Amino acid sequence: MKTHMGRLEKSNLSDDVTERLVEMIRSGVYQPGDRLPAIMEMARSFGVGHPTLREALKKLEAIGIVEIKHGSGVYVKGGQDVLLVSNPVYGKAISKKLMIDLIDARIPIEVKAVGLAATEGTDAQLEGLKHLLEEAEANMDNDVVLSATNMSFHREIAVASGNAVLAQLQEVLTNLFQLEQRMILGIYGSREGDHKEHVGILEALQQRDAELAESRMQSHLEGVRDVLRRWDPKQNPIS
Amino acid sequence: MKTHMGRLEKSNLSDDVTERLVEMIRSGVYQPGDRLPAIMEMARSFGVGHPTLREALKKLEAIGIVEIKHGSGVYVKGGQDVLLVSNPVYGKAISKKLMIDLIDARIPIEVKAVGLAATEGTDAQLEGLKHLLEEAEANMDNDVVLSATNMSFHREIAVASGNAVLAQLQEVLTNLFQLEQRMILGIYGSREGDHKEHVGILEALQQRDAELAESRMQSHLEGVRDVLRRWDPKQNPIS
DNA sequence: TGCTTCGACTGATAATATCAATTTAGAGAG
DNA sequence: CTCTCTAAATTGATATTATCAGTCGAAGCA
Repeated sequence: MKTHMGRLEKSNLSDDVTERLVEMIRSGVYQPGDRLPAIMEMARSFGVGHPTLREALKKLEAIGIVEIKHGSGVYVKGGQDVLLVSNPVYGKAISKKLMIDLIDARIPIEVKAVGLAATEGTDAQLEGLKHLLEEAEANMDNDVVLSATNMSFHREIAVASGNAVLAQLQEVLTNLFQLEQRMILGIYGSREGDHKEHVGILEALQQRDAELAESRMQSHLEGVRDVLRRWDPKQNPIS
Repeated sequence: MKTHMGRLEKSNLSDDVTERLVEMIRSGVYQPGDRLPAIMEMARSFGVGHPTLREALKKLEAIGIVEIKHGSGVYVKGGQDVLLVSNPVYGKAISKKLMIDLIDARIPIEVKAVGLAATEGTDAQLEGLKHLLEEAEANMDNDVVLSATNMSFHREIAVASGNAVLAQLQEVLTNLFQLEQRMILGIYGSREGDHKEHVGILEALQQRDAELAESRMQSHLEGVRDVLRRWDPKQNPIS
């Protein structure tokens, strides 16, 4: 075990630098969107070689905290107010069971969130949900926009719940396998049916009826679950 | 945009190598526990310099897929199925509302998980839960061990649910503000009361009664919520 | 047989040089 | 004056070489 000061718990220089950068971002020295000093400059000020500094940055990039742009600079991406981040490099094949597990996990979270949104959501938030549904309706033929809008609808409900943890869980779960979810729902789902259910959920929210909102969200997501169950990975493989 | 074959979607060599290594692990060329070839050897066979290879490995290390041991080698760790991680640069102060939000988010997740565990859990898994409760009972005076054991109890229930997403959500939520949760429950909670409730939950699981398990978990976590509500941040500040 | 030491293997770091991508500044034309 | 284009500066990316640091296994000794 190393006994040098500052190296007590870490086994190498690049991980030390990683930690120091994490602490600087955590403490607010750098904010999301900020550009870090140039790599050579940071290497000098940390007193390490630039390959060591690059290794540290690659670690931070791997978990989404920074973004390294060739010729431009290194930018802070993650924020101090985010509790969870989704793993950018999922290393196993995506199975049907995993997709089912995902929707099974989303159901209790989103049912809870919509019930809270019915009582806690502000009028402005409900108005925002209404705009999203209007946008969805105007883009029934545009798969990309429609899918993104529908995901925003779910996400904004969680925000309207007023529960910070639920909102962030929703954010992370929405981002997981986003393309895959879109593909499956695109093949097997019904856009109009989805939209009608979303409208029904919004109406329950507008009536401030938590039980009705929960019931409708449950039905909606169970419908999504049924769609996912119909996915044939052999016939429509992902990636 | 690069047009070289194999570089179409990636902007640099080290990220290419990262992807190739992930694919080798994903496809089973290397299994958890396997040792990868030496860094210099891999650099030669991938046709890159060794700092480039090291950058790729640092990325994989950052997300738990490999472990790099100085002087020993690089080992596959099995983190390739991690869906989400907690944010290392989270920097906001812990508030009472956040602790309440956290338990409010845990309730639907853990109620769902325990219901699934009642039907899906293996006998061996239920046996493991029983051992945990025995360990908890033997350590009622040891705050650290008791707290860790109780957290493992909750975590293993999520594992017994057979839902990979729920298990990982539980893992992450359990680890969030772990010390803080332990401190508050230590001041305001009842060890014996907690333990009795855990025993009741296990009995419901052993009876394979999903509804009873859910009901008991709900009551248990609402009790935890009540404890958290009694926390006075002014009188017992955290860190 | 168990412990210690040494050598080989492996990872870690730095320096230097060169290449690649982006940004900025200046000049020229309309 | 504004816009476009080009060149230079800045910044990131990679490779090579040399040296240092940690681990592991084998051999030797008690």
